[in-house]
Amino acid sequence: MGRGKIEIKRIENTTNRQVTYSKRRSGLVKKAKELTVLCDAQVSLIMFSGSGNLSEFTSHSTTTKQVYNQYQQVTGIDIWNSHYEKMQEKMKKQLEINTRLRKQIGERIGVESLDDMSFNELCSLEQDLDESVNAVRERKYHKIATQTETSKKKVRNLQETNTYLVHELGARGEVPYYEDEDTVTGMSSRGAHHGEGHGCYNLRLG
Amino acid sequence: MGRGKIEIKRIENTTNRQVTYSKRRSGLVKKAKELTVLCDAQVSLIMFSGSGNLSEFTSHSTTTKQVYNQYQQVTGIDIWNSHYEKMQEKMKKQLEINTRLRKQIGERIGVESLDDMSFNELCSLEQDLDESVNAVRERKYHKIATQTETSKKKVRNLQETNTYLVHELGARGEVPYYEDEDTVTGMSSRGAHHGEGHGCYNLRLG
DNA sequence: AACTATTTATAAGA
DNA sequence: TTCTTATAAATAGTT
Repeated sequence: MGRGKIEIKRIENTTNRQVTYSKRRSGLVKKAKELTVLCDAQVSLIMFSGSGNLSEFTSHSTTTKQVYNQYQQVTGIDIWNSHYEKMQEKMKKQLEINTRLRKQIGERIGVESLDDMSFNELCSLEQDLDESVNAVRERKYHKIATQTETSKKKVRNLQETNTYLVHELGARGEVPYYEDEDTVTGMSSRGAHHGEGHGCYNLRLG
Repeated sequence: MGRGKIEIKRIENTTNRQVTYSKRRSGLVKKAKELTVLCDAQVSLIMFSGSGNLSEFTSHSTTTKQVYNQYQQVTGIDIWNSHYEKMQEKMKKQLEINTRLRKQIGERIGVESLDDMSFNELCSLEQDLDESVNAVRERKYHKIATQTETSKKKVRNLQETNTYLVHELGARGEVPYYEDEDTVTGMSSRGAHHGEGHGCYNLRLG
């Protein structure tokens, strides 16, 4: 559309190219504007000349941002990604701090983290942890204590057996002598639980 | 450019509007493409019809994202801001969690503070506490297990003593009979640990 | 989706 | 750059 028909390929003459860019750019913007008005459309038009000059057109009552938000929604393309990544780095740091704080709570407070806390804070935290740990610890302790009790009973039973055997020996004129070193667990209550019905060891001598 | 001149204002007839949109849209894309080829320019053209249909054109060898990165550089307008804000909200939440964690360290963990926490936070806290309990529990368990082991050793020693005594009795022509019901803890490994060097009971006969 | 009369865009020149 | 203008291209209304 001009004095002569032109081939659609890069205009080599720089001046000519710039002139054409200028003319066609305004023509494009004009048509874009007409489209938005005539057809009630949203348009975002961004143009960079070969030398990097920016021109833009955005339909009335919309911003480039809005158009691109919509663009992203429709396409699913995440054009924000590069920026997002920067934010994510910051976020990562926050999460690291978060993790460290959790560790301060979750693990024993090591010497390295003690630097940040006052003596009172430490005492308070120690108490807090102790209290919260308590319920679980109680249960576990109880369970193990029960197992220990079972062991104690066996010890008692065996001791009774021993006593019996020793007695048998003594009845035959022998006098065996024990030196019982067991004073730690207070298990030396020989014979205290006679008849509790717990198992004795089978001893069969051929 | 047509059979008649038209006024540039919204076309009220829907069908007509859609037809015109379709025609002009392709015209616009064509011209945009010509611009990029003729003038070596970068163009991003995004169009939404009144019914929300997306059409786009981006100059060859560039992406929409690239154009918008460049756009932002030139304009200084932060079109990423909305996304940034969302990230900042997340960040804010992280900071709040951090603050709360710090409080948990500084103050005691009371029931009242649990009210303010979300389910996830509670789960997280529960896990934290569990982990913190773990170290203590491990130690406690180990301690008690050691005690249990001591008991077991005593059992073994007593069994050895028994065996010895029974042997003594047997040497004197007696055959005592025991019924051992103990099959629960598998401690009836008589003599299996002979000579382990752990404390034995002194047995002095006559 | 095609046609075409007409308007509009623009290439080349000033 | 801007104006001019001959001409190419786009398209409104029609079929």
